[in-house]
Amino acid sequence: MTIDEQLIYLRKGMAEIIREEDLRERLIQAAKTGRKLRVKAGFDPTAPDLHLGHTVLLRKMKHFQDLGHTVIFLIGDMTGMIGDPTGRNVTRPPMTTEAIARNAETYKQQVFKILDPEKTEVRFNSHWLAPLKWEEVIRLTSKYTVARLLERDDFAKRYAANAPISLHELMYPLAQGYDSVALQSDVEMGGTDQKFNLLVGRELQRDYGQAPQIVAMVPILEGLDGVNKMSKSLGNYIGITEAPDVMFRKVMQLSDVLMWRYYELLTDRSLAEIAELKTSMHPMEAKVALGKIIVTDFHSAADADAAAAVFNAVVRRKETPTDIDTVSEPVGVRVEGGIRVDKLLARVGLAESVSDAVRKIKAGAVQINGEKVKELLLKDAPLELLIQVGKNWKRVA
RNA sequence: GGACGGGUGGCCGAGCGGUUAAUGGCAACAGGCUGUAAACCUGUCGCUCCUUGGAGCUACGGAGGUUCGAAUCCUCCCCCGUCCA
Repeated sequence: MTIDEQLIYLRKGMAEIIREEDLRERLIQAAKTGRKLRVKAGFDPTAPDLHLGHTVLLRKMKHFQDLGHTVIFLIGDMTGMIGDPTGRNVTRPPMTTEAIARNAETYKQQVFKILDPEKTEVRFNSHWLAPLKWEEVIRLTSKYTVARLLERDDFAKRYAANAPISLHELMYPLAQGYDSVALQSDVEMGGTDQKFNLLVGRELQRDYGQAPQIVAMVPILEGLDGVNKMSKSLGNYIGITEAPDVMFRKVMQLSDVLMWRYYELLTDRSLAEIAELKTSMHPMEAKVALGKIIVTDFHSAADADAAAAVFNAVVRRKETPTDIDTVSEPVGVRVEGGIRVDKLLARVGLAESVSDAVRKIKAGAVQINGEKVKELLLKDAPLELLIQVGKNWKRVA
């Protein structure tokens, strides 16, 4: 590929590159000298599971690998203890060492579904941050001013709203920037919400006598609600280790508008192809196709077809699912004359509490063996029960 | 160290002695509509017990107190913010 072609390839699906001229320059140098670019991206080990929101970035990192460069998958085990305030208006609680170690391990197992292991370095920032002496930390903090840190959007907002900002949170951008110094990164990638942190890296690298890294930002993927960014804590995510059926169903829940966004950021379809789909395909068909693409990426084509079939049967034709969990009848729910359905639902996990179960029964959400249940007491209940509450099913035998 | 303001249900936010399990919004859950959705409409939204109506318990940062009665008043403590040093 020519340098121009490489740039086009990298620019696709990218929100912003600072500065693109620098990137061109460095790609030229790389081609000339054979030195691979070091492309860094940091991940907080707060979420035990990767979701599609992360894969927007990972897919883009993979593109650098496709061009022969080295990706540094940086696990922020030290910065995870600080807790990145990005996108938060409250202070995050710090994580325990054990939790960080456990989550980091999970990350490593998952990223190679997308990244090429041969061209990836996995690093932990505690490696160079932990040994820093107090004196060195002071020197690092002297490179930046409070006013500049407070320029950061979420700090500024919290400060204006009289919300607390802990001193240690101000250290986060510095720590992340220092990572770039330690790794001598050529490019740092991240979401657009990371812009401030990524730019601090440039400043610090200059201070430490290095060429400032190129900052390459990908768009933030909206979660299933179409409003907030996809995140584990908001529960609006599709995890990459989720079962095919679950993945597929979640894709089908997307709004039509959001579906095209996902096409753009999560598939290899070109913008022209996507525009073509918009006019030529029924939205539902397009969504089915998207669901299959995504399931295939993380499972297999066969799994994707099976998941689509299950969806058609269970959701569209309202047939009974085939893979219903069977549980034994809890003690204490069978009383004289029948079964106490409210208690049964609570014990079996189909309702949060007995009170919740009562509400669901009264709302007409409960069916047992195909019959809608309206009473708390199910008279002459058989030994085997097939229970449906909304979209959840359980078999009691 | 001093002065002042504030801490309410998953979140935001009313209430400032008594029909208050606590207005309202968001989120969530269920039902309806549909192309699966989104949008929209309806209902629910602390826990437990009693066979559809009730009963009890828990709850407004924490602990005490005043009162027939407190989220609402008083005392002490904890936490957050502002200003002054």
